[in-house]
Amino acid sequence: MRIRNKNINIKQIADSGQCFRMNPISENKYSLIAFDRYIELEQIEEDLVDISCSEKDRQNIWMDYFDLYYDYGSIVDKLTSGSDEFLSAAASYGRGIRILRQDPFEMLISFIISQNKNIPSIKACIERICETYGKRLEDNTSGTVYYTFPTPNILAKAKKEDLRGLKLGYRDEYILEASRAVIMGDIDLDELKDCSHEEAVIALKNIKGIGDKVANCISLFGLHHIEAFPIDVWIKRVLSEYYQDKFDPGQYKGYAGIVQQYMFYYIRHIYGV
DNA sequence: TGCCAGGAAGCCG
DNA sequence: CGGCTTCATGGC
Repeated sequence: MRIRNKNINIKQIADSGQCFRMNPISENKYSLIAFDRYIELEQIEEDLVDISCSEKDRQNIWMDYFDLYYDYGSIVDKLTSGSDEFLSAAASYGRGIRILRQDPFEMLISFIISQNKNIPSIKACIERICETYGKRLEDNTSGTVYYTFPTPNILAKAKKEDLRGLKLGYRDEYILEASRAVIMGDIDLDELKDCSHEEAVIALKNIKGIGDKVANCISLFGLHHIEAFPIDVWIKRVLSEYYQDKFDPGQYKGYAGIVQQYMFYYIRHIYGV
């Protein structure tokens, strides 16, 4: 099945640091594991992507997952025609990025793991968790064996010693506590989708191991509060080098998270990461 | 070897 | 509040 959109580039999305289970398998082709499913994505043309799925799944799952009912083009146009030179270049360079609507629990755990780690290391940790606690499934079409991201129930019941073997470092305790908070109802991720970004951040920061940056990432990538503006080492670099620490995300009210993604993707390109 | 990675907690002033 | 230190682990 195919998706045509002026602002969808699989490579850019895969390298934008928001998802950790989308990986290259060949030229212009990526695999993705999400919602217990495995698909392959191919960039056919600049504005055309092929998804290995049924028409039904395309409509019911992936159109929403890739946020295809939102107009990213108008934001790119606004930024590229604006007076902010860095953002203009960043939006032009990353015009194919979209904010995926990923599973909230997966994002909760993934971004707890992310602290003080680089992206390849985060991916490796997540794969070990999935191989140990997820379901082993096989894709009918390609025959690929893959592992789903575990449920809160399974992860909350994990043994401390077993988790430690996955080389998560000091984060293993955080993961256990966060999973328990979800199954105990101390935090309701679906409910946080409906409340404001600010309320979501406050609730998330009550969990040990979640500070301001991780809370903003979960809010942006897991709850789809696109006004979130996570500030990590790369964004700090941007704000310091190009804005003398005077950047105000409030200028981009309602979609600062998209602006943040263009910045993140572009500054890493400049540094050659 | 020391330094860094999509940081946060704990402590101190 | 703001600054400093410590926290596992892997890669360079």
